[in-house]
Amino acid sequence: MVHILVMRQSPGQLPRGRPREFDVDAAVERAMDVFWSRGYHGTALPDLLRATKLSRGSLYAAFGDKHSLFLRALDRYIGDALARIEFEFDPRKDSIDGLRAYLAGYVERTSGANGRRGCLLVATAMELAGQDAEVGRRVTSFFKAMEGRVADALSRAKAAGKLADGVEPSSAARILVCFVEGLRVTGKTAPARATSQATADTLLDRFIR
Amino acid sequence: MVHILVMRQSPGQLPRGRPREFDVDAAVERAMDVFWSRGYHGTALPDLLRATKLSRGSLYAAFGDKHSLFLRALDRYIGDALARIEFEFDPRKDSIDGLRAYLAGYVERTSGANGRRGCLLVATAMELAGQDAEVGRRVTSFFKAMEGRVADALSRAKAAGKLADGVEPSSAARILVCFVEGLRVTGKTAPARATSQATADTLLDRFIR
DNA sequence: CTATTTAAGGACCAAATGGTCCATATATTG
DNA sequence: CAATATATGGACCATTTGGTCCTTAAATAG
Repeated sequence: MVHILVMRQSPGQLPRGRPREFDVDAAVERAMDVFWSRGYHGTALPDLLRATKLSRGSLYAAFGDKHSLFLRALDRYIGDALARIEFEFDPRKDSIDGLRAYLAGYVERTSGANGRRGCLLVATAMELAGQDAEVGRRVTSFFKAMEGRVADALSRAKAAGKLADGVEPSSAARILVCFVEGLRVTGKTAPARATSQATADTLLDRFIR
Repeated sequence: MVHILVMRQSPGQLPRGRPREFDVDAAVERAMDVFWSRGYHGTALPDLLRATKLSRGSLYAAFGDKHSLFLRALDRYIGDALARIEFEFDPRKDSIDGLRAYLAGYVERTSGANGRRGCLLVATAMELAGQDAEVGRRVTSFFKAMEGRVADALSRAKAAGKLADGVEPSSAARILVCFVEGLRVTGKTAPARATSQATADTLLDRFIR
């Protein structure tokens, strides 16, 4: 198991020799889709080769091994999720609107066929976080980051007098994070969107004034 | 792939021939532990043989194949969980006490080392529920049963005038189920018990008078 | 154009996978 | 005790696993 350090040349300085023909990011995205629907152990090399349209040689040269490719896919998934959160909780927007958008997004992603598709992060947390330190660190830091953003939004809401009496941003944030991750789990049974949306609304209404 | 129908003789009527030397239920329990910590795809036959102390022949004769054994293990896990819920929500006990016990149990099982151990049902839901119909049915029916029990307890609490204004048992039950399943996910990061307990308390306090 | 450097793709590999089968041991019934 | 029925455990198997390597193709720099 040899790990190859791929250090891309500084921009402007082209690498010598034949340049790579495929788009690395696109390959990572394809791989992410496969891991997403089959899990880490459930994904075999041929699955990845088919999805990325790469040969074994190219895949191993570019990514090292299955585990490294998985980590890249996971990082991409996490990056996308964090970017979305960053957008939803943009401090220039109303914090309650942000919370509503955040919950609505989860409702959308965890109901019907979307729900059945599941979540790479949650699936990975359950499958590997306990045994794989590199995965464990990513999972921990993701939840921490998410909780932080939610807590920030709640703090702003509180400062604006929009929270119900006695609601503390930090513990309410933990509740909301647990709730949305729970949606990802129960979402595997493909619940109706209207039901999930009503449930989320009911929860949020307990926290806002 | 041959499925063998194992129909135990009615008690008193012993089966002919050499009786089984190992305890089937104990073997299922051992297998459950392995699937619990490694997942379905992550568990190899030798892992199961080691844990159950059976030879391949005995294991296949008794259980058919890996998948059938997994289903038995999952059914046992679900049975244990339902029995616990049945106990906690015993209608002869105070419904609020029942809800507190229910949440406290999840807090206990999802914090520290227990949390890192994870949950066979949630892991299975994420790994297989979408692809494996037999698993999917079990997952769906489990969540439905749990939600029902929680809703019943909330209904009794409401009838006793113990719920906060405007709290509807059915949607509050969905919230609590999502919350505890979310705890199972975030529990993979081994959070401190005190924190999780405080979070659960905060949530419940929003629903009771 | 030439030399260099790298990508590409497939042949190849050892190990592990889930699963079958058979010879043997042994507890039961009559 | 004899006959029967079944558990046991290991040998065995085809397939698949993740991973390596080598030949060939091709784009670059000089």
